[in-house]
Amino acid sequence: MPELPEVETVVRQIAPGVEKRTIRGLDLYWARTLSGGTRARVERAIVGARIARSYRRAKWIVFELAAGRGALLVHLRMTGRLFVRATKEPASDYVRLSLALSGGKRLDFEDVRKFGRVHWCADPNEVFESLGPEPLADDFTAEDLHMALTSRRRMLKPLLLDQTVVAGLGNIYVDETLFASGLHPLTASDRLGRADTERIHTNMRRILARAIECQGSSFDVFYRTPEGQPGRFQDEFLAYGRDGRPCRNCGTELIKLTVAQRGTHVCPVCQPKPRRRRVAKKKRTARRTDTTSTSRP
DNA sequence: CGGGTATCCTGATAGC
DNA sequence: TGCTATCAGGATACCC
Ligand SMILES: [Zn+2]
Repeated sequence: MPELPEVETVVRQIAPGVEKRTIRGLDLYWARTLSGGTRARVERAIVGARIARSYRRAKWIVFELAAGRGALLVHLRMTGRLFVRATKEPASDYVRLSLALSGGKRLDFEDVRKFGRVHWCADPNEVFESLGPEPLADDFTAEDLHMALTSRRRMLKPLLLDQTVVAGLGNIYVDETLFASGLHPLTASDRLGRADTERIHTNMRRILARAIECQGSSFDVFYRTPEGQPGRFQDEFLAYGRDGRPCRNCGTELIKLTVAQRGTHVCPVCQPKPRRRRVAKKKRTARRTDTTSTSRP
């Protein structure tokens, strides 16, 4: 469900409901949802702690606790959701963890597929160390991106999905960015020129910013804002989920590929396969003597 | 190092 | 209609 724009929306909407409240208790309904310590250890750290502030880093939602009690980091993965409810409201389906809060509220973490995590840590930097830059940060330049992409040879799409390179993109926004940039997802990253990386940088930031304005993208039951509304950016998709439909740019039918085990939507005309080689082929088969060859298409 | 695959889970829906 | 196969906004641990 959640990529940078959805997570940003969740943080903005959830913040007023939790900041300045004190955690009174922890209810855990799926053990593996909680990480970063045993339940007892985490409970000892957070119960009685006040939530000082909340913010987003990459796809993490961060609840910073006051008085050196560490932080709770929430990752929604595929189907996670957060809602603030009144204590007396009945529990909804798929609640995996719930924090009792002061003021008669609670914070529910729901997650159909159970991939999401609520992670406690003494210092969030432990987790953030391995993350790349925020794509919307003022100091994230096209030059930074150029270096990050061209300093190694990787397939372009998996590289953009790699959170250590740029933090926050997922399958939707990578497909949209590549379409807008006219680049094939299998392009070898070290073959990108300045003009290419410049376009990726510009388009990525424009698309993410616009998607935040739209409060993210919804196209099934999973992603809802904490206020319960679907996002609106799906109405502006040019690539994601549009396979079999005409390209908005040239009219050609979009196709769907699989890249890095992810559904990948491309216009075969606007995003031509790189002429040269794509990413390193493994050139096994030292020499074919052809003695055993049978069928050869 | 880079890329492919399996794994964690459940439910919606496409296809027969 | 009913059953089964496929797929899903993520990330990571292995294997070659
Ligand atoms: Zn096109």
